[in-house]
Amino acid sequence: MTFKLDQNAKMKRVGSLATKSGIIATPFFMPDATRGFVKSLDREDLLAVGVSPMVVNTYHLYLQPGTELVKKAGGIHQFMNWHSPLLSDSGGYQVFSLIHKNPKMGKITDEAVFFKSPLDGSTHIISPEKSIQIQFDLGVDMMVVLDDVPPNSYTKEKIQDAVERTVLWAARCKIEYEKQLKKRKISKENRPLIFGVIQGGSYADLRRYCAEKLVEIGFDGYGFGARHIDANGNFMENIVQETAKLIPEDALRFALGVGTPEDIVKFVQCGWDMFDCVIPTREGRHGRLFIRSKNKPYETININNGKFREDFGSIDPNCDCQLCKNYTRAYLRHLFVMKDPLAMRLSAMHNLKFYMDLMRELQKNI
RNA sequence: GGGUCGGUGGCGGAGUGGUCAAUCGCAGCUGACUGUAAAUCAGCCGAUUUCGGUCUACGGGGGUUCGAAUCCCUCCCGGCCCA
Repeated sequence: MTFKLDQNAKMKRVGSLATKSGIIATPFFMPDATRGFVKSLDREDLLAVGVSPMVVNTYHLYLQPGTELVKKAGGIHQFMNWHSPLLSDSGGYQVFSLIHKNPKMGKITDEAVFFKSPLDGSTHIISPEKSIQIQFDLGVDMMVVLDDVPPNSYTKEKIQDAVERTVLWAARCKIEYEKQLKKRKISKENRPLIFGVIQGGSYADLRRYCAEKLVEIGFDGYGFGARHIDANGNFMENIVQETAKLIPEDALRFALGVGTPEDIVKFVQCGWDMFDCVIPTREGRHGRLFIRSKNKPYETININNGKFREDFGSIDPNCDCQLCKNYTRAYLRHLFVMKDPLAMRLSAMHNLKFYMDLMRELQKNI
């Protein structure tokens, strides 16, 4: 098995994951390089803050620049010049985002997802099989099955439908996965890892049913799908914890789209291993900075606030990133006010560094 | 000196008798952001307020009118044209 837990670790989920592009210590966080890049950041920037594995998106890369082009480039690693592990998300979340929010953008049937490209209105079909094929074409180290992601606000019946469809699609993805391994003559050592995704919203019985069905099919890892926060904004600790217990010990537990630093800590405490989220980069680009704090685990500041206009202090005195080493709060605010891309770049780097440091702490201490 | 056009909230700029505390843009202030349709989006932005209102307002002053940012007179200021 590619995932090894460190038996001596205080926290039993500390371990290491071997992929064809290298070994990753768990638990770990992956920035979202959805379209093949982390917005506003260069690879040197990512390396400087200690980023290693990242997430790209099947749906986005399929639309732009297109699977064929990535193949011609020699695969997604080559295209991006990023040789650490890459995980591709299946496009399931885009189904949620595009169609559940705006039914005019397409429809979801048991057969496949039919959708209109937001770019030019052209119609496209992504089936479970096609999603897997694209992910093989990209040449990623880890792939995710196509799943149906309903909002937690849906009725139990609708969420159950989504669970059934997710299970059905997962089975088809697994078959296609095996088929592609043979067709492409990929060795056991070089095979990409494949993840199922557990849906079921806030219903423990649906999560259990979904997890059991997926484990039956058999995957390298299992994702926690949809929001982990209930209608009232509360962290669904019970569901998160119980769902983790349904996943075999030696399989990876991937909390998709999680989250804030405190959410990640909670997930790790509940036994989850891997995370990806747009928060550090997006909020950085929007001027929200994560700051190490003495009294609290951390705090955030909005550097755009007027109170920082004449604040010549360091952004985060306990950080040694490029931003904090070189510039003051007043200067960063000025960069934001002037709308210079440097503001976004430095802030996204800082926040990513915060996340990478957090994961290192989690790997050591718990 | 004569003629002419114009003076609206921090700025730009609508509005030309009531539905105007005044469209809109910028600037300013505050939020939000969780498998990225997000360099995005939302709210506030005259003063007070028990958030229903109340008050002071469209260069100054005076008028007409039930009612004026809008019409008239006058003064002040600015642009342009003619002397």
